[in-house]
Amino acid sequence: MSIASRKNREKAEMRALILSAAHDIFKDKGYDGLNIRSIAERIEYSPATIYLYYKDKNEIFYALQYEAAAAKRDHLLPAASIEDPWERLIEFGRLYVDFGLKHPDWYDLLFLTRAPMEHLENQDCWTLGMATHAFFVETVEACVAARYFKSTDSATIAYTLWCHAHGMVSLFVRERMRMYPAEERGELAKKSFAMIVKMAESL
Amino acid sequence: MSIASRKNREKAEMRALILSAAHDIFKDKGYDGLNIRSIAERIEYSPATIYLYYKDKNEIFYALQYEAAAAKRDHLLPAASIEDPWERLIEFGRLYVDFGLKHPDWYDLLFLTRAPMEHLENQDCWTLGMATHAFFVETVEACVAARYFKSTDSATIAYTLWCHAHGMVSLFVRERMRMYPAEERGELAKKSFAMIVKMAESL
DNA sequence: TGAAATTAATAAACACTGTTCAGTAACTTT
DNA sequence: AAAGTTACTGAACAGTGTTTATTAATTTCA
Repeated sequence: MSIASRKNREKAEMRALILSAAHDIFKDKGYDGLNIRSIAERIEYSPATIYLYYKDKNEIFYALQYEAAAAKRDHLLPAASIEDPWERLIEFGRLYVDFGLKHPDWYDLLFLTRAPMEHLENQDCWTLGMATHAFFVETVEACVAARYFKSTDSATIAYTLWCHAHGMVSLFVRERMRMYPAEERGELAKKSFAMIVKMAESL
Repeated sequence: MSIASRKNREKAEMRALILSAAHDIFKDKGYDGLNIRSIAERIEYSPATIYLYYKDKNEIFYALQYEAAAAKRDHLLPAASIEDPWERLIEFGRLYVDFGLKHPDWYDLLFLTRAPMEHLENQDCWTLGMATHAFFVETVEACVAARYFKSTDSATIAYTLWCHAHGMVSLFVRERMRMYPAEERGELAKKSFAMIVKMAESL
């Protein structure tokens, strides 16, 4: 079965090659610049060849989403080693917003892209995102257990904090903050983050 | 100048006819189902005719955004007549979220669509949105003036509350709440809204 | 009023998309 | 070496937004 295994390997390599090209184009030209022909051109194959390795454009899109989810997890990872749940929660939030502002394209892909999400539950990307979210919820639960809040509704606390962070990032990513001068936006985000932390303290 | 004025009127009528068709298709088939040919077919003109009345698809898109902004303003209007600024602020927030959940397409168009925003500042839509936002900020300022908060940073307070509301709606609109069962989402939103209100009280 | 000028509308095309399919070239099997 | 299998591609299809040359209608004005 040597030939068969080589073929399997080559198939995986080709899939990786296509995905790598898609990744580069996405980083370079953004979502709009990413299309089948541009991928094909970059890897020097015909457009039709792409379809021998990915069912359609969505499959490539899902694979990219997985990369984004992994990048986000890696970005948040440093928070995981913080012992105190409250400090961990704050750092988690700070890194979450930081990720969104530093990598708007990745964030967009994960949370803002209108995409066929029907079968995304089965996707690795979703599993990874769920795990990261679970870690966040667990941190909130740890804070509740350690009596950092008066409220014990950890689910609602987690959701509320997430909404605020997501709101900040998505207003930024989709450029709906024109009413604030560009140079003030970063400062405003910092102030608002500090404010939600303070609000949470007295929760 | 009778003929000229008639022609002007006809031109305006045609623009309105095109926009009305675009509106209907958007409500019916959503953003993805809206294209030049579908508009042309509905009004029984050739696609090329559209371009005699609108420069390009974006102009139609901007006009639709204006409709969405007007619909949002109308939805929020009842809050304006509430005297007490704190009660007004709460009702404003409640109606904002309510609008987003009831009209996800309109909300999407206003805040989530990736669109050429370059010249949107000059657009009526932006002016309208700014006015609504200004009303919101003024309400927060009135709360500050009436000492409803300890904090006096009304800009950051307004931004923080907006982020939370926008976060809730956009996670819902773009279907990123799959980790919560569909039947619990409405309840969670209500709880989170109540929580942010409570948090704001001790701000 | 009737010829000339202007305007309105369109068919047909162009340049892009994603995607499919028949045909060919290479490789594998026997 | 012949037959069978696989990998790949050119060309096409269908669907986008948009432009242009041409035709038909309307308006102007001599």
